[in-house]
Amino acid sequence: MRKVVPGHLLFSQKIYIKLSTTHFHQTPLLFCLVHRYFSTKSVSKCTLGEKFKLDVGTINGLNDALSVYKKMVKMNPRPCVREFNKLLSHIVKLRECSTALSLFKEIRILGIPVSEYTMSIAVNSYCISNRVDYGFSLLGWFFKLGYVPSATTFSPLLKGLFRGNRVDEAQELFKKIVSEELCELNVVVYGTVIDGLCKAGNTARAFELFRVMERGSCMPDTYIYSTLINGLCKDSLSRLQEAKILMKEMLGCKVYPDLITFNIVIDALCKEGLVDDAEDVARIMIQNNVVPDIITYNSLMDGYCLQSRFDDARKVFESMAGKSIVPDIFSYNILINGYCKGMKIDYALHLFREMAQKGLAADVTTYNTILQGLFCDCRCYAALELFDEMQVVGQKPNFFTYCNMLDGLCRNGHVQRALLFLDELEKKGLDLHINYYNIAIDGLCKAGKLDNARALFSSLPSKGLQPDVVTYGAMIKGYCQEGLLVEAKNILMNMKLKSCLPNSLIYNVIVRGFLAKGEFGEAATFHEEMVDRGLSPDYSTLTLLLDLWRTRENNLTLHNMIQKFAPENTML
DNA sequence: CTAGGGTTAG
Repeated sequence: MRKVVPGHLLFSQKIYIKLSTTHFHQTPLLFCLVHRYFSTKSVSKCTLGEKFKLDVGTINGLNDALSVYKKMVKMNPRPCVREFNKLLSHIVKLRECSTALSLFKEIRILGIPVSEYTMSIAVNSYCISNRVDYGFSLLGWFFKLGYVPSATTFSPLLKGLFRGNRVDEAQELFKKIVSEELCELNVVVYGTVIDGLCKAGNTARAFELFRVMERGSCMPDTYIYSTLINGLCKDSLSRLQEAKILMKEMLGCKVYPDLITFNIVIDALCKEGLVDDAEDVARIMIQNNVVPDIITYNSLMDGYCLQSRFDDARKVFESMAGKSIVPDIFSYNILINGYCKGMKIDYALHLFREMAQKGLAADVTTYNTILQGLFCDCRCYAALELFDEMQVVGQKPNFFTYCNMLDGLCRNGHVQRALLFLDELEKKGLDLHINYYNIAIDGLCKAGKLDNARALFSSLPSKGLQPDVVTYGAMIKGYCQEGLLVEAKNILMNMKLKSCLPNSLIYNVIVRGFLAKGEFGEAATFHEEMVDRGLSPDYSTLTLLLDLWRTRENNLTLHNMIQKFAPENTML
C-alpha cells in the first residue's frame, strides 16, 4: 500500500527549502518557528507511529534499545522525533555513545527529521567520547537546519574541551559565548566552566567567575558550591579551611549541601587523615535527612585504610549490607589496596576471590593493585601468574601494569626476567614507552650490570625512543656508584647537548660521586653549576660537602661554609 | 526528549 502524502506536507517542504536557501540568514528565529509549525502539522496526520510513546523504563539494556529502535524505524508513518530523542538519550545514559551516534547517523540517512534536541544529544555523545571536534562540526548542521544551539549544546562542548585538557580553547569558547551572546549564560554553563577551571588547577579563575555570578542575575546553586569546595579540597595544597568558610557562605545564602556536597567533604577529611571527623560529617548528613550512598562508604573505607585502621574499614564494608548497599568495584579495590599497602596480601587475595564469587569482575585497577602487593611481598611467581590470569579473563594490561611488572621483577632481583618481559612487550608490537626502559636500566644499574644498562641505553634510538631526564639520571647514577665519573660526566654532557636539563637529583649524584673519589675540585664545579641553575644540594650531599671542606680548609669556620654552600638553607 | 558537582591503583 502506498502512503498518501498530505498536501500540506508537500507545501511545508517547499517552504522549508525556500526559507533555508533565501531567508534563513536574515531570520533564523522566524525560520525556526515556521519549521516547527509545519513539522507538528505533518505529524498530526500520522496514524500508527504517531501514537507510539516510548517508555525508556521498559527498555532493558542496549540490545533491547536497539530492537525498539528497529521497531520504530519500521513503523509507517514513523513515531515523532521526540520518541527517537528519548531513545537516543537513553542509549547515551547506558554509556553507549558510539551506538547512539551510529543511530543518529542512520536516522539522518533515513531522512527521519531531527530536532535541536536530537542535535544536542549527538553533540553531547561526541563530547563524552572525547571527540569534541566532531561535536563542533555538528554546529554547522544546526544552522543548516535552522536551529540555534543553546546552552545545552555548548556546555557539553565546554566540558569536552576541559576534559581533553584544552583549557585555553575552553576559556576562549566561553569568552566567545559571552561576547557574541551565543547562548544563555545559565548556572549550568557557569558550573561547567568553574569545574573545568578547578580541575585544570586554576582555582583563582574559577572563583573570579563565581564572584561574577554572585553579582549577576545567575545565582550559584548547590552544584556551584560543591564544585568549588571540591576544587579547594583537591587543590595542590589542600585548602580545607577555605572550603569550610565557603560552606558557611553557602549556608548563609540559603543554598544547602546535598549528598554530593557531603561526599566531597567526607572524602577530603578522609584524605587529610581526619577520618573520625569524616564520620562526624556523615552523622550530620544523616541528621539532615541526606542518605549516604556507596560513595560515602567507599570514601570512609579509604580513609580508614589510609590510617591503617583495617578493622574499621572492614566494619564499614560489612555495614553496607544492612543498608542494602551492594559493594561495588570501588569498594573492593579500596579495601584490596588498603590490605596491600598494609602488607596483608592474603586478606587482599581473599577479597579478590570473593569478588569473583559475587560475580563482580576485577578491573585493571584491581589487578595492578594486587600485582604491586604481590611484588612487595616478594611473591614474584604469583605475580607472574596473576599477570597471565588477567589476560586470560580478558582484562587488558595497561601502561601501569607493565611498569609494575618490570619494576616488581627488578626489585626482587629478577632483572633478567624483566628484560625478557621487555622483549615480549617489544614483540607484541605494543606502544613502547621510555618508562619501561628507565625501569630496566635502573634495575640493571642497581644489579651492577652496567654494561647491559649501557647497551640498553644505546639501543633506545633504534627503537624510536628518546631518553628522558630519568633515563640519563639512571645511567649517571649507575656510573657514579661504580666510581666511573668520566662516563657519568659524558652522559651529563650528552643530555645537555640534547637540551635535556639535568635535575637536582642528577647534580647531587655527581657531586657525591666526585666527593667520594676525593676529587673536590670537580665536586665544587658541579656544585656551583647546580646552584647557578637554581637547584640546591640535598641534605646528604650538603653534609658531605661541609665535612670534607671543614677537614681540608681548617681556616673556614662553619659559618663561612654555610655561606659558601648553602646560603639559602636555613635548616643548618 | 538535550547540558554542570562526589569514591580506588600507578
